[in-house]
Amino acid sequence: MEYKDLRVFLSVVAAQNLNRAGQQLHMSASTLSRRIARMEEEAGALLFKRDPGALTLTPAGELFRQHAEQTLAAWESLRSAVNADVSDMEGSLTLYCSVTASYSFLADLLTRFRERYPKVDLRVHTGDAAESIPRAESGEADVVIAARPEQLPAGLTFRAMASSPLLFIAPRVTGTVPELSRAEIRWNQVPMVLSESGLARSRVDQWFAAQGLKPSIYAQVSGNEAIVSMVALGVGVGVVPELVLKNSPLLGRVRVLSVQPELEPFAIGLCAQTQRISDPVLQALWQTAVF
Amino acid sequence: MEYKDLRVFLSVVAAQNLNRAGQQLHMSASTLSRRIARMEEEAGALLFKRDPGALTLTPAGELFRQHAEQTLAAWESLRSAVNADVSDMEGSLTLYCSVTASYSFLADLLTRFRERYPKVDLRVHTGDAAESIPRAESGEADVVIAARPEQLPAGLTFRAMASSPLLFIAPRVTGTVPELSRAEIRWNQVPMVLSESGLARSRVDQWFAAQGLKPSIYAQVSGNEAIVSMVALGVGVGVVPELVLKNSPLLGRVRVLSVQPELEPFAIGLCAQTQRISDPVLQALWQTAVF
DNA sequence: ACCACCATTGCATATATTGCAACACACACC
DNA sequence: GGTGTGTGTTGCAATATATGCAATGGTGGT
Repeated sequence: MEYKDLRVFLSVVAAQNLNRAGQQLHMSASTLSRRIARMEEEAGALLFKRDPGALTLTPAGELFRQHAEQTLAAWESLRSAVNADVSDMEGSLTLYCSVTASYSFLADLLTRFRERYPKVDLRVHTGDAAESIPRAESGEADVVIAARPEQLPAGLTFRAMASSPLLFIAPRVTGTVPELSRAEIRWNQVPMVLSESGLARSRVDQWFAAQGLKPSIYAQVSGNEAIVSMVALGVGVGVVPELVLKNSPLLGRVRVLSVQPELEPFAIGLCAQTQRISDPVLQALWQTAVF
Repeated sequence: MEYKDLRVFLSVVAAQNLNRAGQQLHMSASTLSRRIARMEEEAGALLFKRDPGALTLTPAGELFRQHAEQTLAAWESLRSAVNADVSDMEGSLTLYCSVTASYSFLADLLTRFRERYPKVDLRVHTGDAAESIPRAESGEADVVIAARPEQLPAGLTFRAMASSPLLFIAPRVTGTVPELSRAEIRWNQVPMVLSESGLARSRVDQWFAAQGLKPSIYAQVSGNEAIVSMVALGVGVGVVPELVLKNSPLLGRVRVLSVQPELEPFAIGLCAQTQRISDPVLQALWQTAVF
């Protein structure tokens, strides 16, 4: 039994559903299923009733919930006490991330960080994902949430938190992009909507180059969210991380194309200047992200 | 942070020394060192002062100790409550193990089992290690602590708890076995003291056979402890599990020979009839051994 | 100065965890 | 009834993690 299990358990209790809980936790449902099975074996009793439609707690599960809450509270309290001298740090921390990353990671991260270090002055900036790494490099931001670039610039350190596949998306309404109706798609004939720059763009360029093709670019835009919008309008095919798609209100208006070979997934995580990691405030955030 | 870490921590606190703690826990000192390092990182503070001679708790470590004790107590309490209907089981359990295994494993196992299921009538028999598997097979014992045989008899299930190397031992006083003084030992000239039967015996027979040699047997005895005694007397070379040697009062009278190839280590664990494992009392012991 | 003991760390290996995909089941809707 | 979508579970291969061994550096004792 580990503390992460306790958090997982509480998330599942709240979500009453493995898939929803899995999305919040960035884990697959199968992982959750097996973690719960293991907890039940260790506890010696079933914790959930598998009613169709919702997971509800058994009496034993209710006791376990109390145990989990108390133990985690005690643990947080211990951490605070032990780091008392640190927990009233009064530094400031400037964090930059894309709008989309803010939906998936920021809330979680900042909530825990705020609990632990309430006096740190947090400054959060959101913007284009492509800006993340440069802002870390220049020092404009102390830390950024970003996808790991293929070549991490010297002097920067990266710590993964999750990964997200890079997907080809097309308008859900068929026919607006005629080339897609062919059995063998001629990719150099497909109008593409791509970022002007950034990791996703270079991965796409590599993908085309590997097949000896040149993409036919219909539009170059800034920001993954704009790509989803334009694809939903029917002008062409775009490439975005799954993370962006999942959070987009236009999710229903596009469909995912399965292509071969698949693009390498994004690794999402924290990135900061190596020399600054020893800074107590940054250390604190680093720890918060890991445990 | 996992619950096993908490137990490890408390053991180290009690032992004030990684090697001693490691022997009790059947783990290497390096493992303990790294586990503690990880705990300290997660807690955000050093838990032990590395004074030469003894590991002592820092103030943070003292707080952590309280947290560990409380959490483990709460966990045991939860397990008891959840298994309330089971915890006043009134069955009986007959356990057989070798004298040596009783030193290393039995105390630990029975202490925890007794805490959890105080009403179970425990009957413990100790004797020759070679008897263990037959007693499980015949049903004379519900469960045995034994080394895993090469061919586990059908109908028996084994669960590993630890492993112990199989060692060649000779009298510490050199000269009593002349052959050992030669640069290249002619093993068929070495007087051996071996078990009459059992796993250790068959492993030794295999070892000789693999080199096309026949052992020169000085004495066949029953019980590993007797082997240590006879070797200490100077009559020849014996083969015993490290576990036996570590617990022997004659440890100082013998020395370990390094031989090539090494004998395959013993896997020590619980063994019972597969069909009986569903028995609640046996289930309970099984769980106790694992977590 | 040497030896014994201790904690720590690099490295190769063994173990455990994870995600994917396939499955089995239940329910709702046509 | 069939079919479609949702659920939780499980086999399997890839990966991440933990472990033991052996070597290192440091500290006392003799």
